[in-house]
Amino acid sequence: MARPAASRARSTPATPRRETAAPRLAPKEAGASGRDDRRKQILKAAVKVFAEKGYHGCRISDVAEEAGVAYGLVYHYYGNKDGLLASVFDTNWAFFAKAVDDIADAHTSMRDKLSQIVELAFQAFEMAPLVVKVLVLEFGRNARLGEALDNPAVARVFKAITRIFDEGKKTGELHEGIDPAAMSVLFIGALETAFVSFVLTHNGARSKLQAAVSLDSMKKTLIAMLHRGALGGGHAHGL
Amino acid sequence: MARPAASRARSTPATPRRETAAPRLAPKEAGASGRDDRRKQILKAAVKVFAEKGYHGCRISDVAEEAGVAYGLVYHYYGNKDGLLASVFDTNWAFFAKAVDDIADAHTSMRDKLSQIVELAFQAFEMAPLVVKVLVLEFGRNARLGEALDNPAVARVFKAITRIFDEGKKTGELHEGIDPAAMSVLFIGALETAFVSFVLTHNGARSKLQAAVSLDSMKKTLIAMLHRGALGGGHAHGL
Amino acid sequence: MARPAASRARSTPATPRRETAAPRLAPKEAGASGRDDRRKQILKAAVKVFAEKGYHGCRISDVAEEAGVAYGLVYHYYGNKDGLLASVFDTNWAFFAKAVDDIADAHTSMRDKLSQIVELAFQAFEMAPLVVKVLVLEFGRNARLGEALDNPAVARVFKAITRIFDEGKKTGELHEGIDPAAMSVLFIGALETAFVSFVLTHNGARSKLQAAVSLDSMKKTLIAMLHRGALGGGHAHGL
Amino acid sequence: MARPAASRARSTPATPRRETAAPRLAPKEAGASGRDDRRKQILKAAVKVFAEKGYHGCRISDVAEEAGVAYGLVYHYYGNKDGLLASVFDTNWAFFAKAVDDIADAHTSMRDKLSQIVELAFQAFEMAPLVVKVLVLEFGRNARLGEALDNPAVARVFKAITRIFDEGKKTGELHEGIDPAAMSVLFIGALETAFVSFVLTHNGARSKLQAAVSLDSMKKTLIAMLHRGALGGGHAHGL
DNA sequence: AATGAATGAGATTTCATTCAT
DNA sequence: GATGAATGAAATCTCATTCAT
Repeated sequence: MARPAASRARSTPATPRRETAAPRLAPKEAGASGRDDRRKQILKAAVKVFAEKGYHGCRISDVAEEAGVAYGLVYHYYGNKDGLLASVFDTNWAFFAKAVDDIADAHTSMRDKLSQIVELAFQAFEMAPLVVKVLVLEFGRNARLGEALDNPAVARVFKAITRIFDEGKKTGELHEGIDPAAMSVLFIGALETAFVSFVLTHNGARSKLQAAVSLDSMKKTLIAMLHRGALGGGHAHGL
Repeated sequence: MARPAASRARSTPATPRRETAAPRLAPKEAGASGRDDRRKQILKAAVKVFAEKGYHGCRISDVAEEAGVAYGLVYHYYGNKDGLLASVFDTNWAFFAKAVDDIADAHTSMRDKLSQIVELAFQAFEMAPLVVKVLVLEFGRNARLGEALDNPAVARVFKAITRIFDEGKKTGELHEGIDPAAMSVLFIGALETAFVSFVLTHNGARSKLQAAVSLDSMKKTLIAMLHRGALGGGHAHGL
Repeated sequence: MARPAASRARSTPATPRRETAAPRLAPKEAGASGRDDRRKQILKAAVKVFAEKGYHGCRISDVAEEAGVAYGLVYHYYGNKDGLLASVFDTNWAFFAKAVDDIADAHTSMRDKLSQIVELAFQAFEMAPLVVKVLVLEFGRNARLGEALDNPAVARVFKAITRIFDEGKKTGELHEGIDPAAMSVLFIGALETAFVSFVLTHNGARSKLQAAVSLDSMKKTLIAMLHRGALGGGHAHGL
Repeated sequence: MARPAASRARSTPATPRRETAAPRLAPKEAGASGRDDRRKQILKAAVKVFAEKGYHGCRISDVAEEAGVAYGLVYHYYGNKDGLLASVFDTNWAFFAKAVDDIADAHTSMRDKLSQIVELAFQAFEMAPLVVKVLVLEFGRNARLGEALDNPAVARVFKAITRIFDEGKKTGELHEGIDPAAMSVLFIGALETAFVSFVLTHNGARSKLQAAVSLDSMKKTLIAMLHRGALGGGHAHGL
């Protein structure tokens, strides 16, 4: 009772795009079940919407609409809005974490590793700018959602980078006076800032602030600074 | 319709506590100062509340309560919630902007200027961590709040720093391969990240992530990196 | 931001009826402030709506509409739906509790006291059937809202009645074999059931079940049963 | 058309636990019995869940989970949530109705009949307290669910009891001044209240209200009161 | 200037119900 | 018969904002 049983007969079909054609028995390459498709569809839509409007600036129904599903389904799969963001983080950081871990564990110099990570980050940004935008913009910036830091994948990235600097310290590759832990933070922060500034300055309304810096320029500057510092010239002594 | 409007006679004043009552208005010309007191009181409360709960995580009434005033007064002075945040930005960035401008205009080396700015930032953080937290945490991180960047005081800081690097470029103080604009972004980003990481790692629940790095260590590492880069040792060639 | 600041300018004039004329300083008979009026208005509406549709079957907005206020005001005053029900209980049980307490503390016989309570209950029902309906129908019947029993006013009624039976036990007014605590429960239950059955059988759709019993008949039967039991006649022995 | 239809491969059966498996279907013709098992399983689960959380406080899926079936099956068998509650009522009241009917039709005294019914009720409660709890707690307490009263089995019980009192009136077994119809209501109400109070006071958080009364004490008091009334002693005259 | 009652847009979330498989 | 993905009506509650006093 209470809920009008039959009053909700057929309610506007709503499902235009249909990415998974043959329902169930076709000899298709299995793997991605319909269920997973929907989940991914929603996750992908969440990335897009979060990137465009921000986590706080969008509604669950925006995500659902973008994904072409009913909003109820988002709850079905992700429990609530926070759960959705958490999943976006999980999924995408996991990818990055794996790659960074691999780099950190290779038998190359610290210099190489850092260059590779910078390269990786910029590549990722070029391939999936929206993902990076969300990862970076919504990350840890919210007093409430600070729990993002508890995310295992995120922690894994931090640990891998710290490992690299720690090792550099031992092998003498790291300059004197550079604290590995502090350097990890600054390194990640520099990367993050590069993306944030790029995202923000290429936002349309944003470009007034300053000549938007190209990504490439940013990358080169970052690497150069890591290697030789920013200050050069004849009087680059003392402090 | 359904317009209530029952009488609203006298509604029991409700604001008993008034923490900043007599304290300092005594020997001052009251009147204008009383007004400013309230304004400042609210602004100060806003900083505290924004820092603790985040802009999105708090209510206007939280700020009002913290300030010991009725929430209607916040609207009286600041128009709306956005206006309040804007004022927090204005007021506090203005202070920083002035200082940075002065540094940038002085007749010293780029190296000196940067060191002074780093010093200034860390001092500011030590003196008013909450203010810096808000300035940094709520800044530009919200796709919607991006307008913060339009803030003149903020722009002034960016411009001053860019000016320093531009000048460094001319005098040859800036290393080859370092783009002044990119470097401005990275510099500010590094500073920002230093504070963010500090705030986040000293948050109680946060310290598990990694050994929290001390502010001093962060400052030293940042300066060292600016001067000589992070990578040193025997094999610090090529790239 | 997020909330369209100016988009909600003037929304339908607002103050038509104005029951309390002189704002605040008039030498009127004070007492019911405008604020209290609204509170009471809402409470009264809640009783009506709860009685008609049941707590679960109505929406906060139904209550608000009945009261002629915006639903936000209900939250302003009562926090949430549960809080509203709790207040309905508080307020109304309090009235009954006072009366029952007075009866229990008087220096009359148990018989008199019980008769008075029965009388009181039936009078209350006749005067404010809706209130009694809510008090009785929503009371303790909900596994979730069981907390109603924690209500001090409710507890007070139970205690007063138990006190009466306990005293009757001592003075010998209570039959042998009658446990005072059990009797309290049965007494209250009988009263409650009388009202419930009345409410339910006079519900329109309900009257088919049985010839609806009149309230008066119910009252007389209840008192008679308390006095002499239900079973009489010549063979009323043994068990 | 436009039905989402993503593939939903095989979705992990989900029904591991099956408490009523082999027990009694062995020497019976399986097939139909398997069907009935499921039905009963669901009904039993419904009783448990309704008793624990209340009809309004539970979800169909809670019942399904408790029964170890998919929630779709509940709809298959019972149509909807209301249908499920109706079935719970039907099934269980039917049992009671039969027994009460038999008692009412026997050739004994009213006194005997009532005693037997009280006995029956308390026995039922002891054997299946959850069932009684649901029957009593969800019964007629909800303005919307009032339809429960239309239930034939429920009506049958009421009629049987009324028949007993009507007959008692004729044979003179019923005291003067006791209206049969009113007495039926009070009798059923007293029984009901006895159980409700027991359930409520033995609820854990509830026991603070008053010393929880034992079932046995309640039963004895009820019978005693039916026989002799509650008021006795020397001054039990007049009214 | 100051207060807080009053408003209501809007967002989140729940969950009964349908139905393809 | 069984399953559970998918849907969306509907309800609760939040809180920025207005405005009479």
